[in-house]
Amino acid sequence: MSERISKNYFQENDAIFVAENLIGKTLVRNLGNGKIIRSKITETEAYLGPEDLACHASKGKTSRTSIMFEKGGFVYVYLIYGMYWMLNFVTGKENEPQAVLIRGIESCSGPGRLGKYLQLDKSFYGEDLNHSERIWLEDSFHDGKILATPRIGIDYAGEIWKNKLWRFVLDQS
DNA sequence: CAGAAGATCGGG
DNA sequence: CCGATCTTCTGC
Repeated sequence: MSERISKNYFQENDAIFVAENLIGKTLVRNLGNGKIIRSKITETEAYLGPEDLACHASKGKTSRTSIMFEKGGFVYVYLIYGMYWMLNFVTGKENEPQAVLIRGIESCSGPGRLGKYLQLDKSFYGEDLNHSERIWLEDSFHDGKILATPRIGIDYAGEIWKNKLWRFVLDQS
């Protein structure tokens, strides 16, 4: 029996720490109708604005990015390419815009697929991970090695930012 | 206000 | 390799 991750976890750590540390932790999604998905996180990426040009918060505080300026522990979702809901968790203190993108769990790989699998939509924007009955995280562990690589799909961010090793993957070889 | 591009994926 | 599909941001 696992416990929900404490709310301080998201507020007292930055996105880079959380991205790596979330590998092996359990993502829980209660779909309703008695259906619950529980699966360990296997792939994440850190976005550390506002300097990080790959982070949406580098554009400033807008209706889309405002949740990232809140204290850690909220869900940040956004629609990309007109069809995929990307799942992120806000980290850090208030006015320190940061987020961790969840790119894969044991039962579903790929951020776009994951959003569909978890049946995410606009209503998850700003969901509170500490109290939500729909989505939360529980403590658990992994049994493997974590690889750090450049982030995917952010070539527009420039040499400095696109080369940061802020993508973390559980080595399943 | 129009146009372009996007933290992606699946099909050919 | 390209199209799907629509929100967000940028430039005129």
